[in-house]
Amino acid sequence: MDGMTPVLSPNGGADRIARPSLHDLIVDRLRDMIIEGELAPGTRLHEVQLGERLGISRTPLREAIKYLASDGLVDLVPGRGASVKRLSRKDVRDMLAVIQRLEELGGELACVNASDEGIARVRVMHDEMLSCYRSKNRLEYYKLNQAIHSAMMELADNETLRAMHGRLQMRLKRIRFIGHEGPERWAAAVAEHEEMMAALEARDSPRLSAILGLHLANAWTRVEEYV
Amino acid sequence: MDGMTPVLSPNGGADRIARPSLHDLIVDRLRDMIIEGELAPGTRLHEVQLGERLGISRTPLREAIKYLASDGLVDLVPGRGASVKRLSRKDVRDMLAVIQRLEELGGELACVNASDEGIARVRVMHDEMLSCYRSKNRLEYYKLNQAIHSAMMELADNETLRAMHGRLQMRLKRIRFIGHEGPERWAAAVAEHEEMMAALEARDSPRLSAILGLHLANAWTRVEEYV
DNA sequence: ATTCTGTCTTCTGTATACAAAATTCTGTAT
DNA sequence: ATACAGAATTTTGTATACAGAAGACAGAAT
Repeated sequence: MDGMTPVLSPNGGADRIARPSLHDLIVDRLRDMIIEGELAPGTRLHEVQLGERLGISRTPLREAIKYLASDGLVDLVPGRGASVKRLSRKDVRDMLAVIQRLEELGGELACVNASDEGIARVRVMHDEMLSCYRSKNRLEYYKLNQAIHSAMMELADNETLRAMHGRLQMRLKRIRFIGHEGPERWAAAVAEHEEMMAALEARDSPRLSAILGLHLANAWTRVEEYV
Repeated sequence: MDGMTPVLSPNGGADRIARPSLHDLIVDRLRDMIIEGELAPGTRLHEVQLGERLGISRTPLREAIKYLASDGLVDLVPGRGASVKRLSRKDVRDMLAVIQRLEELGGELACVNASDEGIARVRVMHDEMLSCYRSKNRLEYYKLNQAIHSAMMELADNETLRAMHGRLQMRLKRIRFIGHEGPERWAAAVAEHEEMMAALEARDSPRLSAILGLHLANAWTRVEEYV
């Protein structure tokens, strides 16, 4: 994951060296705390207490919380502060349904817009992921898996798509990681990735779209029982 | 548009009287100012000056800006404050490509999940819109048009889909309104809406999905020259 | 015993003040 | 005249202080 908060200004300011602002640091930190479950769903975000814990004052913390609220990671109740959003089973299913369509679109666009170098980069990640699979390194496998999906969406060259996909993927991060699928399901997922890679390299748009859709549809059955 | 910031707590708190917080007021106000062009793309958001203009202090204003930044309406450059996001031609095209897929998905889900009452409500709006078309009331037509699309997404009963669609529709609001299409294009759009309505009432999922997709694809040709 | 009410505490909402960074302006040197 | 350097000003970033709700608790009344 590249992190949602851009470190370099998107485009306008050439290649500005952006020393991460405290704001970005806090946003990323809070996001991690939520995603990794350090802040459990439903937890109230006490401004003073949390501020002390992070060693910052309330003002930037509040701003970061507002940012995350717009991201959908926390609920903002007017007089009562913020709390970590709870995800129901249905929420997860709904998110997967949307991300599925986004990836299908991304796959189609990637076949058209990707550069050969871009595809090659994904191939490298894919091969690394395979070696993690063979050595049963779940954590690295998982990270590369996410990175591959993100990279594919990047190849689509559609900023809106990339942003929305990234946001959803982030929110699903915690859920997906829980899904400790058995060996046969894992093997199936890997096979799907093989097919994805082949379709991308062949720039076979319908095939890539289809396999991405299938992959995401299967994702639900993989995590279903753990939600 | 129903406004992205919920005035009533989503569900949990029964019918809570939610006196809109200053935060929400500012967010909505700024959003309107941006959408209606009062704050032109590229405009720097001077905190002091803007705060005086709105009669508020910097703190809640900054929080609101952070919120909108996460929404993608403003760019946040670390040491240099915020500015209204510029939309390039490509940005608009990309956004339309994404919203197209979202509406296709929404259409499919709506055919399955919608209640008969829900469909009836859309029918009412549709008929109202037709009468606006006949009386050439562009503004009302446009508003109802948006409301219909939003309502359809609501019928899909997928919160993530609704939120993402709403966000994109909001960002496209200004662009779309500019598109003063000629009579023949307008007629075509109305015909598409007729078909959409028929497909929805027949709960013909593939047909609704297809016509929604076509409608959005045409939307680009309608606004293309004005971006 | 229970419920209502009033007070007290705690937390959020907002404003202001101070510090640091960035931009602009000005003066000087080439 | 132009370019560079340095100071002054403006603007953002952060902290703190105060005000106003919301929630908790205790006491009184039924």
